[in-house]
Amino acid sequence: MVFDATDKKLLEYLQQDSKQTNKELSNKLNLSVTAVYERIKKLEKAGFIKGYVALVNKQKIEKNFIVFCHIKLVQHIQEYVVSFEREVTKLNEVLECYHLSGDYDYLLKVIVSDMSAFREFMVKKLTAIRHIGSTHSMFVINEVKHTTAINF
Amino acid sequence: MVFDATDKKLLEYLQQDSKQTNKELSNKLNLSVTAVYERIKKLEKAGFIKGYVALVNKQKIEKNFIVFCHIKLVQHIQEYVVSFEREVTKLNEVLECYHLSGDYDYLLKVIVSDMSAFREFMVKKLTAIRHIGSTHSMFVINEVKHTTAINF
DNA sequence: AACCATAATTGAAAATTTTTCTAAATATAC
DNA sequence: GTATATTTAGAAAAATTTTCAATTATGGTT
Repeated sequence: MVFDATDKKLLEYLQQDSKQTNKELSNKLNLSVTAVYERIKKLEKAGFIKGYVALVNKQKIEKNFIVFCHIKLVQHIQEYVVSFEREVTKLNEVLECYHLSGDYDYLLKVIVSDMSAFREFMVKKLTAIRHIGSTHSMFVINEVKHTTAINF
Repeated sequence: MVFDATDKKLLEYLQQDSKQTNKELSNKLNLSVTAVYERIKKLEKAGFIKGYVALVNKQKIEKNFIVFCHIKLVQHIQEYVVSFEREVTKLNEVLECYHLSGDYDYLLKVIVSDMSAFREFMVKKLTAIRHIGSTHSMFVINEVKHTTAINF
């Protein structure tokens, strides 16, 4: 499959606003509506586009308390890794989880309503997962930048 | 503005897939197409929905090298903070930037193609920003979980 | 340079979806 | 219980997506 500069621009536009009509996109890309349509279908089929989502305003739904949690497993063995990753993925307060190099094994991005909700999450859900050795929480004072659009 | 359980469900569905038709949503919510339409417009106007975007597959576009960078400013004074935040926001490798509590001042989520691109970013762009005291990079070995959908 | 095969693009028509509109139903306040 | 506002529904209109056949461009071969 060929992936040219027009596809690149198209992906950039769709990452900014996926509700644009093909007509609007066709103007920006100097193409016909059908050409835009075919390119989008091609990008979807080829797996360049994972999906289309609505982004909600965290403030509006009282989920504006962000915490990054470092987690170290008691022992970094296959069994514990698989088990921990399966369990942590289930927690809907955890939007992101990364296996990291460095002092700690994992970094979690947790979103809750406030500190008391975080305490609940920590005590009842996170530390309920087995094989966790230690945790270290960093509280977000301000979200300076947040985008889902990846530049090429 | 009233925000009921149906609105909540609607936002959940739209966070999973914003390309669903109002007809599909009306079936899931046991409403008419118009009722769904009006609710979506209401949620958009009230600011619950920030926007609609396409999510691209990082692997496909060779931007699959994720690094979290801790940054400490030389001095945490108003002038340095404003200047740093303005400059770091401009960098398109930085998808997210958080002002944190704790040992370090900021946490950056950086996405590049590989280690050599990260070196370029570090030397030419990030450390070119003034007022940075020290940095500490953590490399992502594996993205265990990543979602944009916030649960209620 | 002419030719062929393949892929991309176009414009028009068809199908679907969104949006508007009016009226009925439901809820809310007095 | 009545009045007022809000929500919902169904039908019609407007806009958009999707399909299709024809045209144009592209790359490789002779």
